[in-house]
Amino acid sequence: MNYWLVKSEPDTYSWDFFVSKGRDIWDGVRNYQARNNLKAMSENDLVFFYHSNKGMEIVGLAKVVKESYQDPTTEDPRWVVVELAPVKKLAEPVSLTKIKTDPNLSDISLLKQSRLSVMPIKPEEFDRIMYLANEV
DNA sequence: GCCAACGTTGGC
DNA sequence: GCCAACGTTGGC
Repeated sequence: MNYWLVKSEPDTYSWDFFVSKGRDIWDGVRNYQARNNLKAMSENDLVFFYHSNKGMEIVGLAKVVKESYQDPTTEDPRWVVVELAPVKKLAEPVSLTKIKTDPNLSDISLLKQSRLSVMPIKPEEFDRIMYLANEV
């Protein structure tokens, strides 16, 4: 079991919209590092859903329901998608500010590589974020 | 709206 | 293969 975090701008694709769809294809990734992370996802891996720009907080938990395959929105064979489904909205969203001030999360990719849109989360970071979200 | 970080492109 | 120019992301 691996853990991940994906970013989305709530003005473009919010958590609530994702929930209303029930399950969706995660497309549009055009960055090699993010693409490699998509390829490394396995079914049932858990994925934090982060709102960038507006909100700037982790709002929900999703899971991988289908592993990576060719991105149907492009002919370019370099790009892939996965399919995700919502698991639950976090009891308490975990803000970027809170993550920044938590010494247990000082090494998280969200802070280290601020522009990456799909990133791995370590098990201990996953547990810590769930704790901060009142999900323990 | 600004700017830092960083990825991509293209000239040499 | 280097690097300047440029575009994009995302926090502030």
